[in-house]
Amino acid sequence: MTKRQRNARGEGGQLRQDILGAAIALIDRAGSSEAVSLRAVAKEVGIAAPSVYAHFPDRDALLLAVLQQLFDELIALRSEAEERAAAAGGGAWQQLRAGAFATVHFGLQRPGHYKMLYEGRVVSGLSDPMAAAFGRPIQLRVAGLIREILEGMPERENDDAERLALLIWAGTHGVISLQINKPTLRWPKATDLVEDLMRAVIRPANSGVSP
Amino acid sequence: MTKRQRNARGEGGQLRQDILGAAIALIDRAGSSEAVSLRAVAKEVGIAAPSVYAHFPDRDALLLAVLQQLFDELIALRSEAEERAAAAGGGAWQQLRAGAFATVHFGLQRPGHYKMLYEGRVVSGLSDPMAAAFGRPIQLRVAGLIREILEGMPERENDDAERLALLIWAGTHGVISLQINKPTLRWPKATDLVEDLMRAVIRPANSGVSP
DNA sequence: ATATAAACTTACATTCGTTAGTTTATATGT
DNA sequence: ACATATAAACTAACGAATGTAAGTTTATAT
Repeated sequence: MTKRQRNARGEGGQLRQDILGAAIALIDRAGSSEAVSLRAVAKEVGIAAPSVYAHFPDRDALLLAVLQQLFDELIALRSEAEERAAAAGGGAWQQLRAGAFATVHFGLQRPGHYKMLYEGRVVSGLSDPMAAAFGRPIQLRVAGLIREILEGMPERENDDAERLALLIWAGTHGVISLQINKPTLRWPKATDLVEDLMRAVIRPANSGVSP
Repeated sequence: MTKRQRNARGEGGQLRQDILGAAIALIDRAGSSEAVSLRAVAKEVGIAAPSVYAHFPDRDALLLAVLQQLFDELIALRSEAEERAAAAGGGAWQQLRAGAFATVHFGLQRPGHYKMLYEGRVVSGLSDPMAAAFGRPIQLRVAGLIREILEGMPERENDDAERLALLIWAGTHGVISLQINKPTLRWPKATDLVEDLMRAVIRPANSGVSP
């Protein structure tokens, strides 16, 4: 907004972070990555539009960096939530639930960011495999936790954990996505819906709460 | 594309349908409603861009009409599928499943259209309540079928059908949306996933197939 | 003092929604 | 059969926004 003071000799890289932050702020405010025009980003940071090119080769590169950072943030939020659940004595089930709830909160509080991560054909030049790879760690973590849960359930020991992880992912995403995109419907608490779906899919025996 | 022959006196309205169809075709090809520029639509139909204004007051009105038509198509597809299931002797459960499968096919075969219906903040000036109202009939129908199913299950007779409908909607949408937006992942058959989720949520006793 | 990193100004070529005014074909009245 | 009113479409153009290229200025570290 205001004129930005010039960075020192070696610290031109500081601006890179500010540009990234501005792009992320714009997406959050507008609810969509289309709001990221180089001119809008530049104005937000307080620089001239072409100065962005000193730090990103083109607009797609900027959006790709945003995507990466947002995935990192979501992964960090999930990990923290899981660790809190574990620290409180929670087992695999409680950790899985905590991670899912963290995603729900992320999605509902920052719908523009969530849509970019999971509803995005955002970066035109970006091969989808790359975008999919960003989210892969979450998928693996969920499948691992589910495997752990299944091991405590003799009658389902050889269920396919990967498949159950997919079902839970789909259910969680469905709740978040619908609530974001149809906000005027009367929605029950999203976390309750997600927990219902997770219980229905997994049926954890020792879930700590009700059977 | 080629020069279009002029419509007769009273039949200017024919062009309206062609414009609608062109917009729908563009969305299908590009996978997003951003592809609907008045110039692109006009070229597709074979007219000049401003001629669109004879039939739609502005771009948003065109997109709104597209939205309406696509919802109508989806509703029709669902109804046909349900009727086929009923004609084959299927009960409420089989009809519910057939409707869900029809939506899955619609979504995977026409991802751009599906995204417009369920992931769209498409029409900037369109109040969301209106867009939500377009999809309302499906929601009501699903809840009705679920109520019917629950009535055949004494032990769950007073479960909340509206809530179960929401869970199934979310699950179905989640499967479709994720498969659309992360197409490079290895996806099991989408209908199988949806059926798993529906069974997990409803646990129909007499589902006709396995318990 | 000077080399250079950091950022600027200017501008080009597209694309877009939309407005204004104009042309052309068709149906109708005589 | 012919003139005419009008529906149906056209051409031209404006103003705004966009990604990006080219060349220039300015502050800082050596």
